[in-house]
Amino acid sequence: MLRLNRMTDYAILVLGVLHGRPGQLLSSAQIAQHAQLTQATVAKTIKALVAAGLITTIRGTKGGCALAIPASKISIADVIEAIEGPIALTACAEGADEPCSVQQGCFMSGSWNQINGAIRSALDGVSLSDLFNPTNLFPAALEMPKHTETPSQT
Amino acid sequence: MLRLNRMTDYAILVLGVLHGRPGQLLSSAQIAQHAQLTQATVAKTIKALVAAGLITTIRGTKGGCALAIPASKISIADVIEAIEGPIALTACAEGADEPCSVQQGCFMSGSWNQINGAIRSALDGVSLSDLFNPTNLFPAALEMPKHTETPSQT
DNA sequence: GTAAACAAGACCAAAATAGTCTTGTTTATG
DNA sequence: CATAAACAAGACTATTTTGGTCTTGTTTAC
Repeated sequence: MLRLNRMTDYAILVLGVLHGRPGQLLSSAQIAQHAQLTQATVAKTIKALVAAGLITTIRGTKGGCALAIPASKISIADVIEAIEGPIALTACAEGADEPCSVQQGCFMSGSWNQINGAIRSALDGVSLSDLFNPTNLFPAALEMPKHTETPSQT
Repeated sequence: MLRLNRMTDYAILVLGVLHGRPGQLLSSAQIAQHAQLTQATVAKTIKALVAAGLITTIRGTKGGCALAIPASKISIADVIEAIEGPIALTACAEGADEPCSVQQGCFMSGSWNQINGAIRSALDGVSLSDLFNPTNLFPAALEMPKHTETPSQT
């Protein structure tokens, strides 16, 4: 199905919540509430987003999270890579840890790199603010971004 | 990682074997041998490829498989869809069986459809013959196309 | 009628993913 | 300085998905 995994979905939700409240410092519990997720899951998501430099956190009693950079500067590709690692359809592509076993004879690698590049640029071309943009259409949606799943009640 | 699953990889291998032997009718056992897979796995792959109309089969003692249409007419997207179903990053995209729970409020769906479209056209733009093309570089490779994994010895 | 091949689906195993829990560290506040 | 609220990190478990095998059935050449 070539779909992104659920954690990536969650990450986009979390970023959406933060994006909808610029300047505010939100605790993971607050984010969890807005995103309809458990705090634990949000914390896990946050960890990856912090590691990728997409959000910043402040520790301690009055701590919380906020976007590290404006949503317009964050591409879908950034989010996917933050959660899922490098974007590549094949195991034996460029930055692979598992180099193609028939490496010097792999007659396909060139084409795959090209395909991966095309996909990457498609994902790179859309920023989070593009994704969240239609505010004009559904202003209320930004108040409580919600996507497909309704987890923690599986 | 956004990678395609192994069955899709196998499908490309199988198609590569058939492509390398135009006009020949190959049994699944023969294909399995050339592709370094087990017959059972090849049979499973073949089933999906037949269902998608990419290869044709003839039953009976002298039966076997062959490409139903020239490799140049088969895109990577066709293969992926044959094995993994519709190409869509999100569960709540166009042909989804699981419509977005906040459907009429889902402020993202439009963008996602656009992203999915871009990815699809990237995958549609490369045919199997493009993928197998560099025959000039490695003519021998067509004799036994092989990719990353060396399965059935996991 | 027998054997070689495809056909289909049930079923089991393995791997990846999701989700939870525990423990630790930081820091504002009374 | 003790406490509570928050992030941090990672171990662990459960679930889901994927991969692979097996069995049974059908078709057809000889």
